[in-house]
Amino acid sequence: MPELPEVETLRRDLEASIVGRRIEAVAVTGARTVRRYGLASGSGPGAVLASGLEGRVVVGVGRRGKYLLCHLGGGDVWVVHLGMSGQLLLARSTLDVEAPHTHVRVSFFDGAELRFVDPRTFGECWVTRVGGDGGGGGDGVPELAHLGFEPLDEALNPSRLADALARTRRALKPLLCEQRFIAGIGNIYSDEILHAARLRWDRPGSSLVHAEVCRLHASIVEILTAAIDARGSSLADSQYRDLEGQVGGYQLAHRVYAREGRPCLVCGTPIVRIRVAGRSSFFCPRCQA
DNA sequence: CAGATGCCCTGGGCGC
DNA sequence: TGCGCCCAGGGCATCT
Repeated sequence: MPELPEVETLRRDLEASIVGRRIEAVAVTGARTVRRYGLASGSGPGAVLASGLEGRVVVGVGRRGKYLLCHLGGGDVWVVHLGMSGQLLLARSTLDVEAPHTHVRVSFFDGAELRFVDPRTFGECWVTRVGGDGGGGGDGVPELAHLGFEPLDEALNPSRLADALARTRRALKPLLCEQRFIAGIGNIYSDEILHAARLRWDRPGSSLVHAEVCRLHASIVEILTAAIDARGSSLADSQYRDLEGQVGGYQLAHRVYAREGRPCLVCGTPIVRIRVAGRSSFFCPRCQA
């Protein structure tokens, strides 16, 4: 469930808390979390992650779409993806009680421990070397070169969005969730963005006129920025938590997501829920006509 | 080749 | 009380 606002909240907290710290030891107890290394024989894929992290200093924390990028001294990057139920929790001590479904523990020389917790195991992490030329859209991370626009980057303006939209007949809802098109938006924020932009979920990308593209771009920036300011959305089921285990606040500001049958906060019309590509979508049939 | 579909995975909620 | 079904969904493989 963590989308861009939740990952960005985590990035800012991590930047303030682990930059400058040196990693002492790494313990991997969930093999699926390091599945990108394959089912290596011998000491196992967990040992590959450990050898990439142990002894390294965290020199910066970045983000690309829904991926966290922990930059390490020497040039490598520890890439972390939370999937839908992943959490990164910072424990003051390695002795602190461990949450269920803790798959990776990264301890620092000062005694603190960063823990990757993920009940549904869609999340993963790995260490990779950033490419020299910076080609592609992955901020130099070769595995992320396929990612599309960074929504809050200056490079995404109405003109570029219009050009990209003009090239596809796909519906706006799946398009906003498509990481190759635009990175970081998922099921929750796509619904909130389309409501703010007063656009129907099934409008083909190429059907938007200029004013509508401008509304969509403005809504992307507005909704994601407001959600970051509120430290993300925590829902009842998947329980997004920040680095300190605290919930976010943006779920209180949702205008359509999970509000089926309740009145639209703009016009009072009951919010409608439909299934799009196997997933729930919420919209106002009047505002988004 | 663009676009659509299904699968992976597990905890929690709900109906019977 | 207990069992089983269904849902949540990001990313990728595999279809049309």
